[in-house]
Amino acid sequence: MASDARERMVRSAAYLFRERGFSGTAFSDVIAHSGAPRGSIYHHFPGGKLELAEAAVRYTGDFLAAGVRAATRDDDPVAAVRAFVGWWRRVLVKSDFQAGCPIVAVTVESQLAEAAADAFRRWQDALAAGLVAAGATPVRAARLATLVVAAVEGATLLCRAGRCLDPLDDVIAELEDLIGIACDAS
Amino acid sequence: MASDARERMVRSAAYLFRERGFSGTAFSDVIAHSGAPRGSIYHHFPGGKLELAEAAVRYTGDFLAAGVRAATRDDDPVAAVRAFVGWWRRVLVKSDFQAGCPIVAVTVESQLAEAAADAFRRWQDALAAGLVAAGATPVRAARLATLVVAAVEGATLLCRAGRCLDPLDDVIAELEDLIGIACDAS
DNA sequence: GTCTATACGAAGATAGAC
DNA sequence: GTCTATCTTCGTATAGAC
Repeated sequence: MASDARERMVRSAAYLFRERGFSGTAFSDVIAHSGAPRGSIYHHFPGGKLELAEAAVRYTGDFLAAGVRAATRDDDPVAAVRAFVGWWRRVLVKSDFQAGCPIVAVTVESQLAEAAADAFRRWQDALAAGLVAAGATPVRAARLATLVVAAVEGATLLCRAGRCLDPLDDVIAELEDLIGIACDAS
Repeated sequence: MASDARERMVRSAAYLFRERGFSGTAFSDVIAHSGAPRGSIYHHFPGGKLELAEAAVRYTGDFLAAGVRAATRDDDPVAAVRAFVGWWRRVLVKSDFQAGCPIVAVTVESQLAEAAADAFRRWQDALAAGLVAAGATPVRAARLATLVVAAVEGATLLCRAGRCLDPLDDVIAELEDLIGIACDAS
């Protein structure tokens, strides 16, 4: 199938960006990892590496936003947040703290701010919707969702640098308290 | 002076990493920006680019930790946090949202986890000391300091992607509330 | 659509003179 | 300590056949 090779390349790119970053990941790496045919890169991605990176950012954004929505429970305001954090925790542990967020890598290394902002926004929206359903006001929910995304992305960086999960544990503990208070208050 | 050229190169590297990242910054860029002599790179940095990056990370870590300590006020628990956030805010605005944290760039792109972890830890220690002085318990202060560093680093990324200061504003609002409660509680 | 071969440029690192 | 010149590696992108 034609679009199958493209899909595999996008997923491999997202995977490889996590460990090696954008500049550190060559097309040949993506080919080798995905098993996609060599000659079809510029057929599927006429815009070159940037177009591949943009697709990888979009893929990661969609994937995690869907995960957050699926984990949302009206009676448990922190369930979705735990799912979100759990995903990053697994990325860190599975990679022995070598991997992080592919979107962060792309944001830092290339000029794909728009795609990155879209992905971050989808995560915030999904998290905020869950907080509203659990009782928070819309304004407060949006602010808390921003804090969750920022703190978890930052904590993932700290975990990667320090090669331990403590920062993520510390952050989630504080966030859960804060969210409990915000959802009870209204 | 001999060490003057070295110092200039380190500062320029830290500056350039913020916008272009580690791989995106060539030695020639550092030379051009710092005005340092071409032929002395490998004299000052025998370990090559990685040694330069490590020095840049250390420099940034020291610089900001000192800034946090200088802004610490025993009677105002959020003064140091505001100084910390204010620094990133200026970086974002001055660069028109093109620049971020050089240590994040190095963490994502190279394998200098140790130096990055040191820098993050110094920031956390400086912030935690201020929170303890303002009345928080040591354990809680450490946890909050981790949250502050993670959330601010993450928010800086979100600001850069979205090209606006809203994420940083949202994050600092929540953090100030949380810190006020933690310091009053004891 | 997929292949191979290659052009082209960039950048890190080294050698050796001054 | 600082210079210039160069080596070498690598990776994007293109050209053109199948």
